[in-house]
Amino acid sequence: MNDTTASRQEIIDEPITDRDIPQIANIELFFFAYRDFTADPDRILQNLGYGRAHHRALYFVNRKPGMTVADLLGILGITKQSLSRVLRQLIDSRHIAQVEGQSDRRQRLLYPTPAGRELILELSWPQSRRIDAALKSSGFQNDATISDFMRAMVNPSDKSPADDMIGAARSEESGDRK
Amino acid sequence: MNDTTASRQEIIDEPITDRDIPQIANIELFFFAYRDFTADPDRILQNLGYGRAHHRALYFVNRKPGMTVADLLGILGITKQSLSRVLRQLIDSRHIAQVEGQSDRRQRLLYPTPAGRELILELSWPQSRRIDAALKSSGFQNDATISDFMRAMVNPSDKSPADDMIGAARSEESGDRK
DNA sequence: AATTTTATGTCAATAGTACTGACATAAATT
DNA sequence: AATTTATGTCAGTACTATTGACATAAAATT
Repeated sequence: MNDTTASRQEIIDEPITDRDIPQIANIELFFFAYRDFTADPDRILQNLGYGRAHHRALYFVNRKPGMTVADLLGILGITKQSLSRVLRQLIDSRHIAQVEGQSDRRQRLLYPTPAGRELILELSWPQSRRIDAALKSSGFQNDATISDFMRAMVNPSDKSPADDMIGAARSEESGDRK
Repeated sequence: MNDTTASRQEIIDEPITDRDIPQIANIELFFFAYRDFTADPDRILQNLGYGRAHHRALYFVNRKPGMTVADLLGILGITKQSLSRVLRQLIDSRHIAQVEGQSDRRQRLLYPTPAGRELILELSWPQSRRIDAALKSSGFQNDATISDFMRAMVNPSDKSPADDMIGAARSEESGDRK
């Protein structure tokens, strides 16, 4: 089982460089930036026994109060059964409330409670500050340029997510995923 | 169990805006950008039965050929037992090879094989192209500004990851995490 | 009015992956 | 000779996501 010493010819000891992958430095930076970007809220969430799924669910409900369960499923891209647990916990902890749809009483419209609003602000503040600080320290005059870049990074199929994230992230249809 | 109709006073129907969180649009864009950024390699990986852990392990080994298992553990931030499975699979599939350390024969230095190099290039190309295209379409003259911004997004504690990612991501020490 | 579809939710079984803790081996260090 | 280090493995556990089947109520269709 000791196949430790591979014959010298089979290995490569040259690192990848930007001659192989022109944007290698930015790929790496993007990875680390996102890791640290999510680390702040992750810490807060952990103390509540929540994970990123909770963060996302709470976030979107705060961004589009009154969205349906189907809308949320479409955005999160998880199964109904998975969302069920997450949503149940957020409802039990009074971060999210369900309201029967007026026109369609089958619907359970999702709204943040004051506690849910407070929590999402608490989670978002560190992220906002981080971006703000990074913009300033990297000498951006305004943040339009970064937004343009970020927007250009998103697939055309779900473009303008910030403008209308619901319609955007909703490229897949609702119902159980296969 | 039907607690669907919360009393109206407990809910909030105003969306969060940039008055609550100044960088809300960029937070969202960052989220979608990263999601799509990782979706390309994820698709390729899935066909091989691999996940992101494999991608990362393979990436770092390609970036610093000859790194030790302990180095890799430090960067990935997972336990030895978890890495074990991932590394075993990558070794069995001949994407990574282990070579006995010369000065310290306890070490199993990790190197990419030609197949491993080929795979990481295949995974990285779409990401590089995406960044490149985004830079151009958002009208950046050079990519230095984006790099500066990204670098500023990273925690000071593990700064300059692209310059020396090993030393950078290695802030935690090796051994089983607690 | 009867039937079908839709929106939501739940139960049961399974799979993947991470974790902890204990332990083993070989080689380096003291 | 004793201790520490680098690596690896086994067993058990936990969490989370998945699939599939099914249930209810309400809307839409015929």
